[in-house]
This record gives sequence, C-alpha cells and structure tokens, in this order.
Amino acid sequence: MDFKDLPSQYDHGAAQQRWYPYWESKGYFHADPGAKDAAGKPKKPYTIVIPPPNVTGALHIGHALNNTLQDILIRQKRMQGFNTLWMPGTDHAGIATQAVVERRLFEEEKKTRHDLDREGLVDRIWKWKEQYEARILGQLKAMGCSCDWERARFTLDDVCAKAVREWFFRLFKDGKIYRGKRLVNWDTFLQTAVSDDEVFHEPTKGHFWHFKYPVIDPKPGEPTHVTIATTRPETMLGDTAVAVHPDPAKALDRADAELREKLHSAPAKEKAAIEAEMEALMARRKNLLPQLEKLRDMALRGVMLELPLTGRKIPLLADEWAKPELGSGCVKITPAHDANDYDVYQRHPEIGLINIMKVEGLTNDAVPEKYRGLKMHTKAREAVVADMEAASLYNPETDREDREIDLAHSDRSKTPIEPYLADQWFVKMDELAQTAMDAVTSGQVKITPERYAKGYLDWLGEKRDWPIGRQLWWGHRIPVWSRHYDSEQEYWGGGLKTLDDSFQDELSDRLSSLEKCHEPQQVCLRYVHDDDLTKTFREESSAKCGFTVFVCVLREANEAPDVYDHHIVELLEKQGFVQTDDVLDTWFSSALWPMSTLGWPDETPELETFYPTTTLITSRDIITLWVARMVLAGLYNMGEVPFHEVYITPKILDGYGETMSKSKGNGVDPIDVIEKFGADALRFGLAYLTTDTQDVKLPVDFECPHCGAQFAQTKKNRQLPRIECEKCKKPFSTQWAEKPEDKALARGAVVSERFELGRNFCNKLWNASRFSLINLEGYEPGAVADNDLLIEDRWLLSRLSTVTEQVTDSLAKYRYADAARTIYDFAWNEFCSFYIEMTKARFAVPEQRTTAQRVLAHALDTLLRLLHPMIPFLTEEVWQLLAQVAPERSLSEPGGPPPRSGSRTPRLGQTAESVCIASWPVPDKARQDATIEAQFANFQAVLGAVREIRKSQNIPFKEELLFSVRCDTPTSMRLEPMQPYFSKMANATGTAWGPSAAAPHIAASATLTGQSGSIEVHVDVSRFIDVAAERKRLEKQRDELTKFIKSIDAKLSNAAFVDKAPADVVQQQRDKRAELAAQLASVETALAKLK
RNA sequence: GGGCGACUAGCUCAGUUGGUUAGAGCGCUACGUUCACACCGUAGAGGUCACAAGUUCGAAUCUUGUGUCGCCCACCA
Repeated sequence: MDFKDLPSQYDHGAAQQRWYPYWESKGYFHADPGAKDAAGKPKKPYTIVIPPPNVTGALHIGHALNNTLQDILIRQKRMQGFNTLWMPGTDHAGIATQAVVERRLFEEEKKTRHDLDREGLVDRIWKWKEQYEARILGQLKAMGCSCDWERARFTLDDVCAKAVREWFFRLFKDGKIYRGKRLVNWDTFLQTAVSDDEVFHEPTKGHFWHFKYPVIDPKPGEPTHVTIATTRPETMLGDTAVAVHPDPAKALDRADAELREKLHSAPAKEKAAIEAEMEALMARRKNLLPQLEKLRDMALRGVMLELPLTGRKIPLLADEWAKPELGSGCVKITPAHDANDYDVYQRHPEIGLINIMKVEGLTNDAVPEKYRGLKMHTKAREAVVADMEAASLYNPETDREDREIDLAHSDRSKTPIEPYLADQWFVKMDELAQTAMDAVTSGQVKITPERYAKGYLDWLGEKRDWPIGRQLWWGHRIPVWSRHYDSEQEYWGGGLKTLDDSFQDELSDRLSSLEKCHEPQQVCLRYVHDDDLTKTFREESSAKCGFTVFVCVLREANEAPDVYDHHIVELLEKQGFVQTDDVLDTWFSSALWPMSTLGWPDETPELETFYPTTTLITSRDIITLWVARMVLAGLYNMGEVPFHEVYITPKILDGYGETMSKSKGNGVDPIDVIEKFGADALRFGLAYLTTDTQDVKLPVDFECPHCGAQFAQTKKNRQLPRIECEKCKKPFSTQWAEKPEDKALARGAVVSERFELGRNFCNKLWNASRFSLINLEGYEPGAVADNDLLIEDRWLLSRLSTVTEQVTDSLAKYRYADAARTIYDFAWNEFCSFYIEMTKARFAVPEQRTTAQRVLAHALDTLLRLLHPMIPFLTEEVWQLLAQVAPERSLSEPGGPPPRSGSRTPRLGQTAESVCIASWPVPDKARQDATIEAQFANFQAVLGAVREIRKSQNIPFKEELLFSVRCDTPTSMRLEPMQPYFSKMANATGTAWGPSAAAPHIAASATLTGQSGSIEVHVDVSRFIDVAAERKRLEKQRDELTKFIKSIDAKLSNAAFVDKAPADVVQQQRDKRAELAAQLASVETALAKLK
C-alpha cells in the first residue's frame, strides 16, 4: 500500500476491530500446559488469575485499571517467552447479585422472591448473570485484555462447584466447620444475615430515651427505680436483665486514670475538653457513686426489677459491661438483639434470652399481644414509647435527647440492620489464619506496596471465626443434611447404648452398610449433643437430651451409576434428613479461585503446570476478604500458596477525592473512554498514573453528544437524569434516565480529559510511524557497519538500550508509571523530536539513506515491542504495516557474527507475524555509550541556544540565521558535520567552527558548557538586531548567573561544607563555579559591546 | 478510638538510598501551518515543596510536633 494514504490521525476504532479478532483467531491468548520452547524444553509458566468481576453490573474505571495492569504484565511475559496464562472469569457475588435482582423484581413487578420460589428466583438471576457476564467480557475485550477465553470460569459453574464441595467436605471432616447461634447483622428486606463487611454506617437523626424500671420490694432508703438509656426503646420488650457495675468506685478510678494519661499526652487544644470530662467524672463520683454502690449491693442480694409493659420480672445484675461513667450507670440487657448484651448473657446464662423479632423485622409472639406484628424500629418503637409515657416511667419533656446515631445499614438492600440471633455456620480460623500469616511473614507471599502487609496480618491476627452461611438462594448450597433425634434410642432403635468416640465411624459404617451406600469417603457424619448445640438456648431446650446428626455429602450421586445406581441424598431424605437452606458466602468460592479454575480437585495438567500462580493484582479493599482467604485455602488444600506476589493497585477517585460509585453517579464506564480516546489511550493513561502513592484523582467530565463540548461533572449535576449542555444548551440523558422522555435523549458520555495524554501520545506515535513507513521506501535489510553509524545513530541506539533496560526493570517492580513515563519521554522527546527530525536530512543524501533506514526500522521495531503491552492495538497496526515494507529489520547480518562484541541484537529474519508474540527487547549493553550521549548533548545545547536567540529577537523561522561556534577542535569536529541538522531544525547555518572562529560584528551570543571547555555560540543578528531585546535577554542571564554563583560561593566559603562533604561533591561545586564564571564573563562582554 | 496514606506550578501528578538553580502533562502567554503529526512545533511565564521545630556541611527527601484531607478497622446502653 502507499503509506502516504494513511490518515494523519490514528483511527483507534478501526485498529481495535481489526486486531482483537485476529489475535483470538490465532490463539495467541491460549495457554497450553505442555507448551515447549524452541529448544524443546517446557516453557516456564507465568500465571495470573483475574479477580473475577461481580456479575452485579458492568465494569467501571477501577476494573479497567486493574485489568490493564494485569494485561500489561501478561503481554510482556508472553513476549518474554513464558507459558503465559491469564485466567478469566466472573463471580456470582451471592448477596450483591441477588439483592440487585430482587430489588428490580420488586420495582418492576412488585414481587418478592417468595412470589417466585427458590427455583424461579435463581432462574431470574441466571438470566441477569448471562446478560451482565456478556457485557463484562465485552468490556474486557474492548480494553484489549488477552485472557485465555477458552478457559473462562464462573464461580457458580460445575467445575467451581466441585471445588467448593471438596473444600467444604475436607473442612467438615477436619472438624473445622461448626454451626452455632450467633448474633448476626440481619437484613430484614433480604431476610438474610450479612457480614460485617456488607454493613455500612450512616449518621441518622435519632433519640436517646431514658426509661425507669421499678424495683420490686426495695428496702427503705433504696432507690425505687433504676434508670436506663437506650436508642432502641422497642428492644426493652426483650430485656432479660439490667446491669450495674460490680465495683463502680474502681471503674471510676480507672476511667479517671485513663483520662489523666490522655491529658498528659494530649495536644494542647484538646486539654480543655479532657479536663472538662474529668470534672464531670468527679461530679459523677460525688452524686452518682453512692447510688450505684447501693444498686450494686441490691444486685448482689438478688433484687428483681419489673420490666414495664410486659409484667416480667428481670434481675438486677452486677456486670462490668455497665459503665458507671456513662449515662445513668445502668444498662438494659437485651441478649437476643445486641452483641454486647449477648456477651453479658454468656457470662450470666441464667438470665436467659428472648428473641422478639421475626425474620421480616416484625415483633413476634414473645412480646405482649398488643405489640405483636409491629415493625421493630417504627411502630413497635412508637407503641413502647407511648405506653412508657402513659405509665409515667418516661417523660418526653425531660427524658428524650436528640442524638446523631450511626445507624447500621445493609449495603445490599440499603435498609437498617437489626441484630438478630440466628443459626450460623462458621469455619474455625485459628490454625487456618496462622498459616496465612506465616506465608506473608516468611516472604512466600510478597505484597507490593509493602505497607499493605500490615492490614493483612492485623486482620488475620484476630483469628475470628468466619461466618460462611448466607440465608440466600443464589449461591453454593451448603452440602449438609441434618436431622435431630430426641434420644439415642430413637436413632438406633435401641441398638446402641452409648455415644462414644467411635460414634462417627460406627454411624458412617452403619449408614453405608445399611443403605448399601459405598464410598463412605464421600460422606462425613458428625453429631452434636443438644447440650453443645443449644447451650445458648437453655430455656427452650433444657428439656431435650437428644442430638443432631449432620451429614456432609461430597457428591450427591455415585460416580459409577451402573454399580450403585442411587443417590445418597435420596437415602438421607428417606431417613428424614433435611438439607440446610443456607448457601455459602461468596468468598468461600472465591477463595478457591486460583485452584478451582485450574481444575482442582482433579489433578489436571493445568493445575500441575500453572499452580501456584505467579502474581495477583487486586484492589486494596479485598486484601483481607479475598487475598487472605485464598492464601489459607491454597495452603490448606494444596499445601502451597496460591501466588507468590500480590500487587495492590491504586484507587481511582473522582475530582473531589471521593470514591467512585454507581450510587453517587460519579463512575466512569471504560467503554465511554474507549470510544472517545481509544483503548490504547485508556490503557496508557491508566498505566501512567499507577504510582506508589496509590490514590489518584480523576476529574470527571460530561461530554455533550450534540456539540461535543466537555464540562465538569459536579456534585450537583452527577445525580440528574438529564443535563443541559453548558455550551449548546441542548439536553442529554445520563445513567439516571428512567422516564421515557429522558431516555429518548441522546446519552452523554462520562469521560476524563486526563486520557488526552494517552490519545495524543498514540497519535504522535502513529505519525512517527507513518513518517517512518513512508521513508522506508526502498528499504533493504542488511547489516550496518559501525563505521557507517553517525553520532545520532549511536546516540539513539545507546538510549534505546538504556530505555529498554529501564522499562523492563520498572515493570518487574510494578512501577508502571515509571515505565510509561520513561517510554513516553524517549519516544516523544528523543525518537521523534531528534532522531526522526535528523533522518529527514539524511534521506536526502543517497549515501546516508540506507543506514538511516536500517537504524530507523530497527528503532521503530524495538519501540513497538516495548510499547506493545501498554498500547497493544496501535503497535499491532504499525507492526503489520512495517512488515510490508521492512519484513526483516535488525542491525546484524543473518547468521553472521554479531556486529559488536557482546551485542545481543536479534538477528535478521526473526520478525514475528504479530507483535503479540514478538520477543521482548533485550537491552544491548554494548550499545550504551555515555560519551556519545554527552557529545549529542552538545549538539542539542547549541541547537537550543540558536533557537532561543531567534525567539528572543523575534526572528521568524523562515529567516535564515548565520552563526559561528567557538570551541575546542574535538568539539568542532563533531559539531560541524551536524550542519544539515542546524539547517533543518533551526534554519541556521554555521559559518565558522573551532578555536579561532570569529564572532560576527553584531551578534547575539550564548556560552555553553561542553565536555572539554566552553562552547560559544554567536548568532549574526545584524539584519535583525533589537538592541533592547538583546540587552534584556543578556541582563536576565547575567542576573541568573550571578545569583547562582553567589549560592555556590556561599557553600564553598563554608568551612564545614568543604571539610565534611564528600570530596567529589565539593569538587563538583568548584567545577560548576568555574563554568558559571566563564559564562558570566562572556555575558558581561556581550553586554558591554551593546553599549 | 486504632491504623495507613496524602499535602510539590492554576489543575492532575512525578521526584527510588539526603547532594547541580525542583520536573512532566494539561491550562496560560508569544510566535509558527517548514510536505509524519495543530491530538503539532518553538520559546516563555508560573513553585518560601502545608506549617513549625530538630538532625545534618547540606532537607521536598530523615525525626518530632501542628494543620487540612482521604482511606481502612473497631466502637458508639
């Protein structure tokens, strides 16, 4: 093709459409476990598993960042010859996805999940999943991600399900899984427990109510009432005690001591507040202490209180949870609805506990009839408060304070959380957590940036048991069937007398033999005495003395159905066993991701080759939830960590420094950016801002679909369904558009001008490539003799080698921004601004043309390979065009000896069919040459001086300038041959070079520092002289130089500096001073001449 | 309350073990369409590196304190 016809703007859309399908069709992304290198040896594996995006919704810019960084490494490693696997997939995200679908179901059809039943709802969610998974995969492909799509997994598919079963079974068998009653965060809308991580706190206006509870039969002089305070009055219906501190005096002492301690180390401005607090404490000691001690004594005596509205008697209890320094010093205890109270209850089980709430958040039958069936925090609350007032135990005038309450909300349904006592499945974390901690402290798993290791270790160090059950329908159902037996006899029909240690084995044997169910290793039984299971439920269960049998089933059907043609489950169900309704926490399946995707528990070649994976790239907010759990799951199941390195990506914030989120409306869809700027620009822009600092603000703009104007997204406009363009005033729709009239409007994209950097860079590269292609016409491959290389060639090759080294090194350290900046600066400021500019002159000289072409082709080739991981599409586009004109490009002879000793420049004939699989550049150390670089710097400096003088004298470019250069002979011998470049790049002609070069009569001059003495540049300005302007320029220079010299003199005259600083630093200063002095002298001379 | 991080040019950010007069992109000013590129080129203006004290011959860089902001964790009768 004629390269002159290439457009002068890079068409990113066309390149994307052209090359992604090509790569896929060639199978470049597919990893074969048995892949061999050219020498027939197995290739070294390099594996990344994608953090599986939730199928909740589309990907946002944070995902784009995360996946770009992964793809950069993957593409680089692929080029480096590794057997590279990027394992893709998606996460079913149990609660999040179900919540989204349920909410939509309710909004659109006014139905709840109970109107559909389990199967119906799950069916709906699968449909949702299909839709969003397709969208997500499309987004990843649009970004250019080179995942091995043939292996894509979903955390709820059969392969993952098998792994989940296996792990659960192993844990169960190992005694690491148990069920118990716990207070959970209850989402009354979704009717499930949610984990602490799925709860957010929101400041809400609320009240602090003070209630009086009557004391039963107080002795004379004793209080007749105790006062308690609460923010949740309705829970009083479930009170089973009121607590007072067992030693209030001591507790006050301690509080006082703590305050003193704090006062001591507190900053001045806080001292006053602390002192006030201490005073309040003193007052309290005086006014309240005697009373509290009396109450304490009463508690010890066993005094009972009357719980108003219920008629129940509840004990006054001595427990340390009651803080004498707070409130009235007494606290109501509602064990079934408050975590701290539950702890109190566990210390004093005799007080019992009363659950007063149904799963849907309404009061249940445990409360007096008049309060039943009321919504806890609204109707029930009103009723309780009203009746307390009626009973004169509460006075709204004096006993109610306004207060901001940090109210817990479910992140999924956005409704308030009710603490609720429920059966819950747990994994014991003590040992598991320890293994995951050891993996990081021993360095088996390295976290980058290092500071994130602290959070990981702190979190695991708490070794809190992991609640794994969710009362949902979307997820892996817990594979446990259970049945309760009231007595041993009931189960054994009187055949077995005792439950001893061998119970489990016998039970297992019995079940298998009785029911002809072999493969007992697929079934695990455990029994739990009522006593253990319901220790916390004494009131309800004290009469019982039976036990519950839990059966964990590894596989539901026998694997050889022709022999054992029946289901274990059927057998169990025949026996009256029922499967647990709960599904597993999503993280339970995500924890297995590096294994399950490779086929575990089967011993697949993939698992053999690619496990452990190499690097994990993820965001910091799931270091604990996901990373830690993958480590412990990997160690538990495989005996090996799942990955050796973890890189934590930066977090992208909006222009206000706020987290981006769908609900705020400040999110960015990567597709918008790709459409406007191109995938390459998106990727390069993201890599460019991935620094160690980790937080990055991305101001967000709307783009008007009508006129293309961009204007800032603000806190005000980001929530609107329609926006009026600031420029053309036409309205457009946003992600919030719901009404038909809004939706009908053209949608405005949300982008950020920060991707202009990447787009401009791509365009620059495109045009540099275009120039190269055009000028490579007639290219002939072949070796270049060192003698034919000009200074600029050697300079470029030296720089290219250094840059290759730096980029490789930066990527190895996850210093993406360094890599991006290095190559940006090189490509733009060195390759384009100098090398290409200089070759222009050489193409006009026939005897220089061939060498220039060969070096140019080689340099472009190397640059494309270095850039490919960051900007895959553009580099492929150019790579393919380059192959048309220069199919073989290198500086060495095919099969011949390397052109320089030690040189590792690839030989001719090795050009790959795609840059995807081209070899990653290796720095050619023999080309690195500091002398050449310094010489080249002289040229750049002289050029700069001429340009500066031209500008300061306002001489238009089209006016040719004459100049002379006075310098030593070696320098002049190097500079003089550069004459064509001065002409081309500055429209200036050197008239004299060397030690005796005379300055023109009327000249503007500059003195530069060369390697061997100074270089004086004198530009003939006789035709243009603007004396005033020149004086101004020189005076400015004189002032700067004087200032500089003064600052150096100050250092050198400081004896301490001369004595203590390293000799080379001192010498450097002396040399510098000498240079500056010479420059100053010549400026003074020039100034004197102008007078 | 505990932990982590940030504060550098109008904006967004680099600045790796302390050592030239602190850099880039965008924006701004002036000039320029010379045939790779106006998504461009050339030149320029613009910074008491949040503040204070300390260590050091020397501090954007190390220490301590202060201020502002952000994130994570815990807790809030």
